[in-house]
Amino acid sequence: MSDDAANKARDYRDTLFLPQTDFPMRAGLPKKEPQILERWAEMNLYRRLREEAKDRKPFVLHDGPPYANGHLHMGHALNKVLKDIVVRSRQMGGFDANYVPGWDCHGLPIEWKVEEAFRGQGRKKADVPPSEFRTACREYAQKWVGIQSDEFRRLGIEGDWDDPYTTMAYDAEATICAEFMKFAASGQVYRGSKPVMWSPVEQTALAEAEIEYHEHTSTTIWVRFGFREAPKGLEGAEVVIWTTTPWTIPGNRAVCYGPGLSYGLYEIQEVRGDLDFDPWTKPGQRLVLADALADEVKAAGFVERWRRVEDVPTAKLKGAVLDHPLKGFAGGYEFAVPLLSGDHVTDDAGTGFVHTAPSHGQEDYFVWIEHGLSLENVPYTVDETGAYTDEAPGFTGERVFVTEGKKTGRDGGANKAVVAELLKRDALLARGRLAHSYPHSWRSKAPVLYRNTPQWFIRMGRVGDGGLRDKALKAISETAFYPASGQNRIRTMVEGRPDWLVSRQRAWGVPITLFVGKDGEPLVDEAVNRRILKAIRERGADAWFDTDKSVFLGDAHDPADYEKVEDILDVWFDSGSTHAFVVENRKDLTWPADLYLEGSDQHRGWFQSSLLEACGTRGRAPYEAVLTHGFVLDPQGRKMSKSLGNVLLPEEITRKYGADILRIWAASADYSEDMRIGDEIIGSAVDAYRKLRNTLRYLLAALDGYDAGEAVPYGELPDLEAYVLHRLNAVDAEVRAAYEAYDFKAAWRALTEFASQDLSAFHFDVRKDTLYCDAPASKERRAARFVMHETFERLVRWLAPICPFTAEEAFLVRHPEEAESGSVHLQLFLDTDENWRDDALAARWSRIRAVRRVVTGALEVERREKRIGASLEAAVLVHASDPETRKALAKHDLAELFITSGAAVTEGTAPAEAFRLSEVPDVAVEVRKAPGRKCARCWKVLEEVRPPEELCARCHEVVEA
RNA sequence: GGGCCGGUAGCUCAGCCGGUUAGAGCGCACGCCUGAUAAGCGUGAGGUCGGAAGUUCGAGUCUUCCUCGGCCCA
Repeated sequence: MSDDAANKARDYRDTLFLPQTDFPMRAGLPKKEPQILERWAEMNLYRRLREEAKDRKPFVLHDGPPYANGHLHMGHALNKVLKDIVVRSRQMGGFDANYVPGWDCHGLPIEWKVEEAFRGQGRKKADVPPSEFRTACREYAQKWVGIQSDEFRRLGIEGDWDDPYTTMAYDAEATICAEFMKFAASGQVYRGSKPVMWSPVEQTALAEAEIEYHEHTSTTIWVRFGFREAPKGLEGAEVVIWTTTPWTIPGNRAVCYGPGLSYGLYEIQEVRGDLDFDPWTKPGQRLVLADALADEVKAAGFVERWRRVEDVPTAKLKGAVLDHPLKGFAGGYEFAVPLLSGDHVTDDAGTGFVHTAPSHGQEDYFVWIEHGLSLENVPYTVDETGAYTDEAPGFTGERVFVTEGKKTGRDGGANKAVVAELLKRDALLARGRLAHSYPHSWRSKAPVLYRNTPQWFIRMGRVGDGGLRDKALKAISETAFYPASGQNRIRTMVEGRPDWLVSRQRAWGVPITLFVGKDGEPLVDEAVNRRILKAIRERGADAWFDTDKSVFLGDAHDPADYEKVEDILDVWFDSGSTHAFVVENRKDLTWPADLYLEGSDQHRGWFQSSLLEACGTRGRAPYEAVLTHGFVLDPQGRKMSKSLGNVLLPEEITRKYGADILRIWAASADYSEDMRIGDEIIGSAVDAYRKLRNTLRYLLAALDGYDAGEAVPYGELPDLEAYVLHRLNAVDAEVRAAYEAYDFKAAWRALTEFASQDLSAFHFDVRKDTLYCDAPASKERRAARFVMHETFERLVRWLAPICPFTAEEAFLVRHPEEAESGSVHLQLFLDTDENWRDDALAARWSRIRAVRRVVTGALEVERREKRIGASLEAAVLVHASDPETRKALAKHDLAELFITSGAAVTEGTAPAEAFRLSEVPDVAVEVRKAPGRKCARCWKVLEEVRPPEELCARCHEVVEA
């Protein structure tokens, strides 16, 4: 038997102090996380968090309510995870960060679903009593609140899940009414009118989302408008408009021209004679048209020859007034029709002049308002069935569309009647037909129309008048935005937005609890309001609809004098009031909230509705700061959609990988932009998780049996341990600052880079020898363990907001005494001794680590050449020409740091073949085989190792002891 | 069409007030170790910084235009 064989026979493995832990390398998160959740529920972690923090300064992140409809998608998950990271990091940072989740429960999508359900039972909405319908909506919303609640909790979101808020709670509904009453009482509410998309078949207003576009063939007409008083040079000329909706002509109140277009005056010289009918155009007619469209009009009007008389500058059109083409008919069209400038007028199609009926089009309406014209002059020309009212004199009763029977959706008599009358009055230039995309109701599939209806508005005011708009703009300037660009974005929107249209003709929502007097003004009476609110608080919104108005009006008002408003509030007003019924009303929260955190679409949504609501009632924003995040996209940066088949659900990720993985994804990406997610990206999160988990595992294993008595005073620590404490101090500052600034990816980066570079690849690697081989009582080993202990306690806390499950698991393995009722989430971030900071020490160590990189590079060359395998087979000679470097290297056991069996430093000139790295110019390294024999216990190659024991002096001593 | 935002290695991100050969982590390739082992360590290959023009001695960094993508509007 050779000596080598004898060596192998002697195994010193059980004389080593190897790391040991129950913390498994493989997490099994999909199984483990639900168990941890169960434990948190059993110990009532949420309550414990509140009790623990009851004397601390509150930090209120107010939850923007998701809509209680459908399973969670990735956007929900991202949003709630970000919120949870904020809440947990603030709680651990020393605040009482109470989080109350909530849901938005009213509104159209739920109505649709419930309607659908009734239809499934063969019942039309009209046949269902309103209170039964609302009850069904309530039950539907409640069902989804429960489902989403479970789904959110599975993601590890901590909060008051036992007592969340909903916008449909009776108390919430009452507060929402009360908030609206404040607007009414302060004169900020008015009844105006506005064209809305209306389905004459279903006799209801439609939201944008209820509209689909289909091809529809419309009758088109070119109509001539004469001047009431012609501008100079335009005597006898007429302005020509083109429209696809002749029935809107009785509603015409203006004609718009494009301020940037070029117009000309055209005189017809000859009409076509080759036709078997007489064109309506006549020689001698003088028409004003956009030059770009003149040829089209010429063809449409069968004009053979005309001449362009002259330019018509828009300055000449400005302020001009036309006659209505039906002037003189039925005595109803005698009013002036102004020519208005409108940016929406283009020369793509038509004539360059746009017939403007403020009752029947959004743009028409806005142009009218922008020119400061009164809504009193805007007629209600059609009723809810699409039939002309007597505000369309001469046409009363004619319908725009057929609303019943086989021909539903076809043209009613309105177009025909109008065309006939125009023709009779010689106001038509031509007519035609056009197949084009036209809005239809997605329920009845019948065409819809724009119809002027009375609506309630909250007045914004104009910039500078001290109204709601000014208050909101001031509040915006006093709010912090993350990222800062959000401030600009919402400011632009608030500056330009129209008055807030708050009424809806719907069933499922909070009623507009107003009585309107004969003067059209809402009644403001505290006593009446108290009765209304009491009823709603007790019986919900139904109370408003179910109760006779005399009950609310009491003795002071005659019910005959008041109209009860049957509209409901825009759901944005509901959610805009959450700050009132949640943040302000709940005793466990404080107003204003410290933070609102939502997707960037909420600049127009919740951030704004909350802002306007609070500014209108309290004069300031309901939040101190606003944080926005982007949208979740697929790996190619496209939005997720069913049709693209690229939808990835949070549930799939928690099922396959675990919530901590999803949370890592959310924390490590830049939420200020849109975020991509897919297999590869999740794979990165999984890899990062594994690395970090193993670092934690190594710490737990190395700290097996660690006792606080092993601690070594700072002054007696080896330089390496002092350096690690310095790094702890630095990383602690970095991580805390990052959390504070809501920069989670910076926190994550600091944390993972520290774990992987400073710990795993450096401190652990260097200290393995000490840990495994030194006597347990040795100061170096105790120092290493002490520092690892300090490291673990910090690392696990820094990690807790991002990976609450894994942090908890590791914490409990380390602290079995907490197994009963403890939690890492009840801990605070640990204060880190400022004395640990030592910049001079850190500077020395960055030199040392640079030298170490040269050494590992040199060892790699030897490995390539097959001269060594393990680094312990080598001894290195470091040539350092810079005295500072030599100074940094002095006093250190360099072999230990390089994990070689020998190391020496010299200032002598290095031979040419010595290894160098360009980025470390003053250092060169020579590698030799370490002389001596391999210690059978610590595997160092040393000359002191001798048979038969085959141990080095240190190991001999430890084994003997 | 308008407002706002963004496009840096395969992926996720750094890159301060413009200043030497653009960095990190992960992944990948190769190697070592086998006493963190479905782990650990090391080495290496990857980028004309979306494109073009301009300002400047000098631009990933400033300006303009274009392009692609996102959100919100029209």
